[in-house]
Amino acid sequence: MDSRGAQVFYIRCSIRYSGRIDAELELGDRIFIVFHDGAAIVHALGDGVKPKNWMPSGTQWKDLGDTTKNIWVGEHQGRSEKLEIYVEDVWNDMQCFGTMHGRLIKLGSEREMSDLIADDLDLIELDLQLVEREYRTPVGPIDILAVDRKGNPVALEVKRARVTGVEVPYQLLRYLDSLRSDPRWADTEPRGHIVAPGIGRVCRAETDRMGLGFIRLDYANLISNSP
Amino acid sequence: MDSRGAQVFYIRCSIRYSGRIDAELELGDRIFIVFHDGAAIVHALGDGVKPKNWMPSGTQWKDLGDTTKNIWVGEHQGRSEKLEIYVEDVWNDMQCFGTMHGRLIKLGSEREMSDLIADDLDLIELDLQLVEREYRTPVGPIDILAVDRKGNPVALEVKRARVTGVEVPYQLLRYLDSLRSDPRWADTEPRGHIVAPGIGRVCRAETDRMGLGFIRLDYANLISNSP
DNA sequence: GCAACGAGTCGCTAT
DNA sequence: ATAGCGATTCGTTGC
Repeated sequence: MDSRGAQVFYIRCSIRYSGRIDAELELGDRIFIVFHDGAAIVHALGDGVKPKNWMPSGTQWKDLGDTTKNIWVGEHQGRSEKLEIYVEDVWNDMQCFGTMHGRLIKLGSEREMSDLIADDLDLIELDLQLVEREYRTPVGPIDILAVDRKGNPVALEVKRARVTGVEVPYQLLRYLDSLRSDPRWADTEPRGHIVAPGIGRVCRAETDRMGLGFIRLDYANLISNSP
Repeated sequence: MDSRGAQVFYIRCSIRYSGRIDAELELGDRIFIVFHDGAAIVHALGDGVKPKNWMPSGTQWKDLGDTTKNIWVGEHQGRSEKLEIYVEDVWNDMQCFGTMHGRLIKLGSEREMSDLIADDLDLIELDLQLVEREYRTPVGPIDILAVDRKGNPVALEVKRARVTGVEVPYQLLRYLDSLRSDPRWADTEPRGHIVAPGIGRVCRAETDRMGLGFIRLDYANLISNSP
């Protein structure tokens, strides 16, 4: 049986991290979780969802939970990262052993939205024909590449959420430039659309200025229009 | 006194999230933490550092920890997000109340690296003079803008980690294009450098092709050279 | 191994 | 509110 575990400590501690940066977490009350694969997280009590400190899978722990020692140390040699936990008090702890590990299923990812669009390109323009998903260019993959009736390539950049960053139209423009210098598309006029449920003002302005299109599409609507 | 709290549960549950996407976490053994501000995280036992599900600060919880109810629900109205926890077993739980909340201090952020470079531009080129930090262009801020002896602007894009993405040289190129059409820099020849501890092969090729520079600088070395 | 990119990204700063 | 961007980003997929 696939048995996994974790240890949860509620402690007063200060912490030093060294590795990709150096960090010091001053003395305070924290929840500290170490998983059986060596991964660990440190949470303060109510300051959002992000941990204050953490260590990746593969970390090796020494003196963990040993109340006679006042420094617990985790080291990850491959990455040369180190977390030193200076323990002042162990308020509480909890051992977790588990045998059931159901999977996480997500609906509404960008990939899925892209699937639905590729299956029904009429949503974008009439008479488009699919060429390839994740069409490779030297500067990255085009989500959906199609051709219109005249044989001109049409690149679609699909986003699951409202787009605001200007890097999105720039990214699409790079793909089009790449197609323009691709012998396979010699003597054609590549076009491109951003496909997303919404777009920010600045991003829209850039999109227009570059001659790109924006098509408003929402995952929920795609689903309800789906056969 | 600033008292904060959290509740930690070790439970067998399945979970449904709806909001920005729809997700289902199948039945399994999980660590579930709710903080006093409503934020919550759900962790499986050892599958890396990222939570399987979470809710942001401001979430309102109903029937939390009530073992007579088998559905605990958190809702965030502002964001219309909802997390439903179908509880099969409560293996363990832990109440955490804390009064000490030391701060997190980080050394080695990009901003700090940028500070050190701005203080000693000789690290980049001789005879550079600082013009401005975070110099505003219509397409985003330039980390460090300087001028060389001839009065030509030199833009620096600082990264604290090795750069691999091609968007970095493209971003810098956009900044330079912006300077070229900026009346303040009329009749000058803007140049630019990426400053980072390392660079990927593809990224380097693009950087060279665009006529940009790359300068290898490491936070640790900056510190040790610092007075 | 590197590279490119999405993410329910989060969280911060400045307009 | 919006925008821009860093992050000890993490995690996945493809080459």
